[in-house]
Amino acid sequence: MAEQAAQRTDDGARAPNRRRGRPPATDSADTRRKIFDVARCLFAERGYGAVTNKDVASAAGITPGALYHYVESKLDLYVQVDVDMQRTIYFRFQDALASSGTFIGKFSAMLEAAYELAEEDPAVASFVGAVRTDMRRHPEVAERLARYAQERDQFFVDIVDIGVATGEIAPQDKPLAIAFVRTVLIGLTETVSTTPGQHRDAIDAVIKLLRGTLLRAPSAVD
Amino acid sequence: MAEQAAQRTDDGARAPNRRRGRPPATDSADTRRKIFDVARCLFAERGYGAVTNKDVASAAGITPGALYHYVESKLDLYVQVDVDMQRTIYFRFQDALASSGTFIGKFSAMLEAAYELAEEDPAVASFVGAVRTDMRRHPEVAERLARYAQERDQFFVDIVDIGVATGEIAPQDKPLAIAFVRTVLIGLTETVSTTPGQHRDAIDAVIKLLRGTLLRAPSAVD
Amino acid sequence: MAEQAAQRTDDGARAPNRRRGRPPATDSADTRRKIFDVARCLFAERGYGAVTNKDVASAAGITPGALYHYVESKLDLYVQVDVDMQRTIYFRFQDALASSGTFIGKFSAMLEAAYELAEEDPAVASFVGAVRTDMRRHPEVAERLARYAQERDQFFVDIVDIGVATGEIAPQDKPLAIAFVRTVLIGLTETVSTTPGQHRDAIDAVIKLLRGTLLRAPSAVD
Amino acid sequence: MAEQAAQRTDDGARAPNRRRGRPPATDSADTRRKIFDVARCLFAERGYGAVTNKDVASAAGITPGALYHYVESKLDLYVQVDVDMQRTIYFRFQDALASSGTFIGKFSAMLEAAYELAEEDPAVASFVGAVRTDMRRHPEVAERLARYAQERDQFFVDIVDIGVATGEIAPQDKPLAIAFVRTVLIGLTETVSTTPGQHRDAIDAVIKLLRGTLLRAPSAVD
DNA sequence: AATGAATGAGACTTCATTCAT
DNA sequence: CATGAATGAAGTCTCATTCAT
Repeated sequence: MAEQAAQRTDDGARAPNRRRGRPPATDSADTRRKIFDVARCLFAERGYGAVTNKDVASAAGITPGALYHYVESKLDLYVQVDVDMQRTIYFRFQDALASSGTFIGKFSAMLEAAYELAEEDPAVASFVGAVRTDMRRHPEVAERLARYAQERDQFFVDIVDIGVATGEIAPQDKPLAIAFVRTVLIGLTETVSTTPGQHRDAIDAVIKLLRGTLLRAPSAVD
Repeated sequence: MAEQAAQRTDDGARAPNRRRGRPPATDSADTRRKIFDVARCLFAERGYGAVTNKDVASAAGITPGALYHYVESKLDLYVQVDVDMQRTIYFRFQDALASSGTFIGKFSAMLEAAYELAEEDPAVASFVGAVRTDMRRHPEVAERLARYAQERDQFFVDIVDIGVATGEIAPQDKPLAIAFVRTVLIGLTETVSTTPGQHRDAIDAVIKLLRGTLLRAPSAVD
Repeated sequence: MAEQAAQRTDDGARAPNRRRGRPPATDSADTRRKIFDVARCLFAERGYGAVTNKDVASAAGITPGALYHYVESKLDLYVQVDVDMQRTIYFRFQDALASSGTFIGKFSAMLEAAYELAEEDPAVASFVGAVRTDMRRHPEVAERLARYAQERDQFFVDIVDIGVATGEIAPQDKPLAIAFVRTVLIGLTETVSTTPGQHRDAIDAVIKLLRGTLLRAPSAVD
Repeated sequence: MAEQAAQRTDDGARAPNRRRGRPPATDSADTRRKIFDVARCLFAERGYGAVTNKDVASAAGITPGALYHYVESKLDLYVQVDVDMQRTIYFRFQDALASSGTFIGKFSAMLEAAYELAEEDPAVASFVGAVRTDMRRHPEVAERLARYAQERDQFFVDIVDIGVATGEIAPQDKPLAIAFVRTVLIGLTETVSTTPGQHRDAIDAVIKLLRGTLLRAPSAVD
């Protein structure tokens, strides 16, 4: 009714009737980074299906339509985030594995690398966990990410092979060892997501167990 | 079977609308069981968000509207399925834990119980994994299932307490052991969902490791 | 907070917050007929691309979502309307062609049939014109309707074949005659759409011309 | 033409953002012509509604925003293309009509002119057909092009008037003749769009029919 | 107890248009 | 003159839910 001046400068809400067109002083690179950052967090927290374009857009400070300047679709955004992630993890693990020549050494290094990554950016670990689930739940995601899944598993096979070579693992126990490594690493991504406080404990436990210093014989039997 | 007479009594047209209302000779209890069975499987496979009422209804041989005779909402269905599941698992674990007096014994029994459950009905294990994810992704689910999550964790605390009592676990390692048990059990639910073939291997690996028979010292150091 | 009573009962506008669920006393068959009727008219007037689901739905007295109880997609609706139309026209033309044994007779009968159809339901003729255009403009439409287009043309070939058999048309003029028949019938569908008042005139003109009674030699040459 | 030198002067990386602002050595008139050329083709093929600004822009080698330096809106572009077209056709028809003093002569000349135009630039003929449809489908187009439609029809009236003057057409047949001319010319634009191979045949057929050499009496009656 | 018509909210996506640079 | 980031409206379609029958 009144002359509608002063675009609501007094509260936190973004002015809803901004004029159309390009807003002043935007930096494409910033926006892009923002989008991918918030997308990683949101997908990590809620998964592919439960995150809407509107969620991503408003967290990045733009409108849903504007997303399409940066990605071709929501699926595309998800895939790109995953590829980034994959690359980061790959190099970290690569480095970690170089630091030792034994199974225990390499596995421990891998766990430490995972821990450090999770500390630096909790979304990384959560996202990895989310991807596994999203691939099961959304065929379109599975289709696009199929090749990366294999790549991931190769790490586990590789370090177990070392263990067999050093004599730490009996050849016939190879499948068991692979399954163990896989289960622990997957379990840890879930631990990060659900009870981050226990992440360090879980890793320490695994390392101690591998070294035989977590458990002793019971003092009394049943 | 029966005489199935008089489907179309008076004209040639395919009777397009079966008599409305309750079809004769359906058994409410059967339908209810069917609904919960298919719901468990579907939720286990695809999660809360990706399963529609139509999916559940048509898999159960009814229409979406009819679901509302049995549950108040999709969320309610999910919760009820989870409660059933929870109960089943609870009693199994309860039994398993009674069979031994040591941490290793109880933990091994728990893993075996988990394995047997997964063999009998793979949807059980998958569902448990799905619930953890769905609680993170859907606040409304988290709200309703919060109390059960605590209950689950109590098992882990209990068996570790036994380990401390028997001297298998040093008191200061208690948090580590709890985190380990938790991580392994969670990892196993994911293993069932993604690579069921490795489920047995993973369990055997954990048991061997606990007993100290999975790993030996490396023959050469770096 | 307050008890949120009184759903606005006092004004003439369709209550915008009607309670959800099935409205009383609806008849599925009526609604279906309504949808197809209004769809035919709207598609005829504005074509596939310019008609929205909302247009169709609100003209049929329902909401856009409800359309999906009757058709699988907008494209599906369009195709079904076209199939209906095709069938109607086919039988009419079939009958018309039976009434005479000469090219002129059959062609005239065809024109009369087209006229009657257009009189009975102007949307029929317009729709036929619209389809031709929509097939050019929307590949998805073309793909679904490809087979019908051929069927349509067969009529033109058939009556010209008769003309050749009766000696009305010289064999070498066959392609010309086919092109003429095609062009006139297509021109007429456009005439109906743009200047319905001239439809009868255009048909009479063609018939007179075929009979040689429209034109005479000029009284003076240039 | 010009020397086009120095694309990337100082570094090896593919320059990802060309210098913003006006690229050197582009010719506004060239760009303008390009825009109108591609617009004519695209509108002719797919119509007003199905052509996007992006389609036009990228076919013209620019970005959508740049279109707005040449036209005020998509509608404006369409209108301008139509005005160009109108002018071209007008002069051609004007010339054609001057070549003869009889209805048959003028009509034949008009058909030949239409044929030549379509041969020179098939987009012209298609566009004319498209406009008729787009006027029906998009009110905003109809509003802007209304006056031109009348102009077009005047040609038909004019040549029929000649026919009446020369005695070729009986005065009372005037409306029939006008409707016929209109229907044939419209039918031909559609023929060009859908079956260009039959365009020549259709024109020859009409001319032969006007001259009374297409049809003979049937050798046998039914 | 069950059907199936219908709603309304909301999802992803496209697009004409605007404007700082 | 041109780019490209951004908007906001609109479009197609899905889905949990309601309810007359």
